[in-house]
Amino acid sequence: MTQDKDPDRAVSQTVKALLSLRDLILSGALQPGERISELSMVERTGVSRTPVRMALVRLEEEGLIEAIPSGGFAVKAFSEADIFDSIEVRGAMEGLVARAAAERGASRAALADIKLCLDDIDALTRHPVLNLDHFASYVQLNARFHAALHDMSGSAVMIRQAERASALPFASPSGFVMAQSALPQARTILIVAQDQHRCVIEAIENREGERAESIMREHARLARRNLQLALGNQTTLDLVAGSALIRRPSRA
Amino acid sequence: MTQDKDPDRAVSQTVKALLSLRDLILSGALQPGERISELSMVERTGVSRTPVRMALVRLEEEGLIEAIPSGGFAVKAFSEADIFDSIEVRGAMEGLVARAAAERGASRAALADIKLCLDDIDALTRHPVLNLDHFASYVQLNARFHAALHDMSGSAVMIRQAERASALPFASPSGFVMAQSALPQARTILIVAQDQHRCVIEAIENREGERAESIMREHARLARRNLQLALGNQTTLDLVAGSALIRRPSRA
DNA sequence: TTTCCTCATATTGTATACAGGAAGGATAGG
DNA sequence: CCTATCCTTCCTGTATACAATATGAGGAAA
Repeated sequence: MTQDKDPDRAVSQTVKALLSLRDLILSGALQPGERISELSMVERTGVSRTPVRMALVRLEEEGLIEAIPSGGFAVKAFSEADIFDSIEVRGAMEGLVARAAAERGASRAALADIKLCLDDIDALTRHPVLNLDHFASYVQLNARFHAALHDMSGSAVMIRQAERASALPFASPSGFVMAQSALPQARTILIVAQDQHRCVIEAIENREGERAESIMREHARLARRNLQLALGNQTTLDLVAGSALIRRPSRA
Repeated sequence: MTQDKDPDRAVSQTVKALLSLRDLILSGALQPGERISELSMVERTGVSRTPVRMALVRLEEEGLIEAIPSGGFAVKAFSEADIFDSIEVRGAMEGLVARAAAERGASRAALADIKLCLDDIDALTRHPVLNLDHFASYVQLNARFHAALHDMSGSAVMIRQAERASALPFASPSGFVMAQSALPQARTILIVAQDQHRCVIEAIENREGERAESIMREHARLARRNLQLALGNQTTLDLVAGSALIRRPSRA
């Protein structure tokens, strides 16, 4: 009901290529730095070169791959600092949308809607013990919250930019949630994050722009802390989509 | 010396199409809302459909055109509010890079380099009377300053995002400079802008992150004021690239 | 006169052919 | 044994052909 499930029909070849390629890259099937052969992708995705090429252009804009001067594209590698900065950028953009929502005022309907989302998250975190399904649900709800927050800015330009910043590699609001799930502090982190959710909505309701902005920036820094925790051990790292693209600074 | 001038040789067809299409759109040759016929673009640009299509995808990412649900692309229209928000987004990103530069520290070489740029701008503004050539030079120098500022963040991710934000329609740091030139306050605006340039570099040198960020945000708001002035009368509006895409909210 | 349906046309999305050039290996020379 | 050069192979960028579908005009019916 949410979207078309059929993977073959009613989906453009370009979209199919885009999803396949993104999966291939994030799963680590393609080595960072390695040139992406278009013909190989034709074989692997089952679509012809034209849509593959379209998808490559979009993935370049997304930041997952980069153009090679002599032609073609290569998978990017990401340092811990790169990911930190991506999250910081996302925090800045979400801070901006939150401030805009607060200063310009959010509609009663939007506030009511996002509070329902918050209630759902509360219901989730009330469980004394959280399993993988719970975390998967949280990822969904969290995405819903962030999308709704963006919408509350009321600005198409800001919404677009916030979405684009969130689509940066490893910058997604839920990027490290699944990794959290293996951590002992998992529940604590979720509770803190949810408190920030509540606070930013309160700030928006009270028209406190500065406060709303700084909360969202801090909220992004919570993701950075998750990243640090996730990078700490291999078990959690394996739960991060695209972990094969992360180059550790040292091999000590 | 700055870049390849030859429009025919040694430039890929895709780049040629990209530049041609952007010009066509900004010049107002294509009506906002109107579907962009690929075949027409083939005729007008002299390249085949494939590179035209590539260029269209990139222009969509840039935000100048949007996909039509039934296929193809249409030129976007921009309200005054859209442009305000684009500039605000750019200000937020440049605020972020300035803060990063301040907090992480800029190299002596980078500081020396950007100060040379500032000196050049000072030399320009010292002229008692400014003609169109002066403003054109300012546009160049201003672009150089902003690019150098982005670089000072030292973060490839932030540089990239700052450039992308600056590439949003009408969000360029120099977007309304040429329009200024026809205004009586032109020189004043330039002097104020240049003072902000000096101040932000001082803040970065002194490691004052918060100050550097707020200066760049305010610097962007100066562009917003220029926009308001430019929208005020037709003479100045005509100097704005892409003015045909701006839809006035009312025709009073 | 207005609305709906049908059909011809035009346009996009996709596949594929072709040419120029880059990457890598093998071979010959130092 | 190392290095430089040439050659083969593969790959990308571009053009174009083809099919499915959207668009718009024109006519018929209410």
